Amino acid sequence: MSKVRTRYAPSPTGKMHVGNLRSALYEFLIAKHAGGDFMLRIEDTDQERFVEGATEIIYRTLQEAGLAHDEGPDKDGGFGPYVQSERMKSGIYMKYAKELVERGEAYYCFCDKERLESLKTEIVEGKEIMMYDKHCLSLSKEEVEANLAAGKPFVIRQNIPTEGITTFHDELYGDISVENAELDDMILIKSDGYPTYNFANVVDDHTMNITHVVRGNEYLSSAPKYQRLYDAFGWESPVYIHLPLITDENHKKLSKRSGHASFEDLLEQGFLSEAVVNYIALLGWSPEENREIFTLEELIEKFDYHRISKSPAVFDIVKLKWMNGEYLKAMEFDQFYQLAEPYLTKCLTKDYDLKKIAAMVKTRIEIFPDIAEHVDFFEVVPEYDCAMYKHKKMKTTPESSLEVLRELLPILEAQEDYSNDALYEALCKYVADKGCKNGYVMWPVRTAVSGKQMTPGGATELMEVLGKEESLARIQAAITKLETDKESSL
RNA sequence: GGCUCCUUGGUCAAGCGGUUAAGACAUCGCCCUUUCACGGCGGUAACACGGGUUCGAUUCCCGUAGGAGUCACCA
Repeated sequence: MSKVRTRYAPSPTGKMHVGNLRSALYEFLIAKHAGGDFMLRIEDTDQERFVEGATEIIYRTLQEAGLAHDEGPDKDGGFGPYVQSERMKSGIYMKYAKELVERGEAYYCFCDKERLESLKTEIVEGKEIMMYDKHCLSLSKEEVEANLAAGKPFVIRQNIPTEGITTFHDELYGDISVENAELDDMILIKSDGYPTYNFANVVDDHTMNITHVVRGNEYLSSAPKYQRLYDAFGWESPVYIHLPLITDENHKKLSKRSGHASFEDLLEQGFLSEAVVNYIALLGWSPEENREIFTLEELIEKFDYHRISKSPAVFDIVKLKWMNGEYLKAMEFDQFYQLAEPYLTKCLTKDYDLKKIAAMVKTRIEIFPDIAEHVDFFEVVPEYDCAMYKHKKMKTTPESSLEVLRELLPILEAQEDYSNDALYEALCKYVADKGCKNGYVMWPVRTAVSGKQMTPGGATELMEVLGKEESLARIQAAITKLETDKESSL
């Protein structure tokens, strides 16, 4: 059996959204699982849609996702060139198109825009439906020659019979048959001389020895035409694997145009590439074992494409966030700190021990930007309502809190050691002397130093970070606040 | 609209003729706790519908309905 070769063949027209990336991922996994090669080929046959810098995005995205290609424009594997516009210089597409013309499987078409326009009969959902009427198929060889000699613009169309049925086999969907009458004579070579994506694809996949054509489900309906091309050339068709679509929450296909998040957008939003890759691997595929967290290496090992599902999957950012959080929790602290630091310094200007804060926050966030809302109070105590001192379970009230804080102030002033352990011990001693529950004093202290309903740590942990001076100032301020609040309510 | 594909909880999904129909996210409750979170335990929640085939259908077949994709000198 020949070596498995897959390819990712994007067109450089913008960012890569998760649907694009998942195609690349599965192509990569299918190849690697079988010990084969994964190739990158740039499909830039549409000069009009070409976007400056888009090729770089593709390289960058693949690299960030860890999908190293074995062959590509930057890595010759003997099947180059790997960019279609360069490939075209050899005249390869025209050569093959002419071959089809000679076999009667394709023909020159000189119809102009106006004539084509007149063929558009039906309008469905704002889209004009048109099927070419094979007008130019009837042109004699002499007429074609004459037109060509006269420099008349032309395209080359695939000649599909008006009768019969075309069947192709997909590994996931099985045999799919379509009436030939349903198939349009699609254009192979455009009037600018460039091949269409469809044609270039078939020619390239064959000449580059691609064994498994893995692509999105949106190509399912044009697959019969591809099949006819392979058959027309007498080429053995590749193994087709059409991937189920990834959709948004409205069950609509993800697309660049609708502004759906690209992979790089997700990274900017604070997601880890590993988490994103892990998550999208599971959108449309499931492993044999009941497990969800996989490294890329593990995915390669486990990925059996027969377990790819057929129905579309909704991209659920909530679950992605959860998974990202799992990666954060499992991450080595040093690495976590390195990544978290920019987010910490962005919202903290005071001279706190950022490592301690990072440690506190590590298990509480799902994505890095979550950090901001967890640590903002270190910078400045927010405005808060004294009602926050009331806690049913802790049995605290604003009044009891005031009392506790007043009694505690001298103790905390006398306290030299402001480490978490020492402070905790000191507070517990006070609790023991008073004969109350821990929470009865911890709650008001925590509230006083943070001014927040929830914080990434307990009272003493926060004080350790804040330091003696700041802690005392905050408690003093809280006492004043409670006092004035009490008076105003009288 | 034609054609093609799809259809298990809100979402991702296991299941491949006989199961109390897994698991995860989300959600809800309880426990733990120096608040929240983490963690632990538990709950709510699904085989679109109608016919067959079969001793027996979530599973196989056919319809119906719903959804999606596609119908370019775009990829």
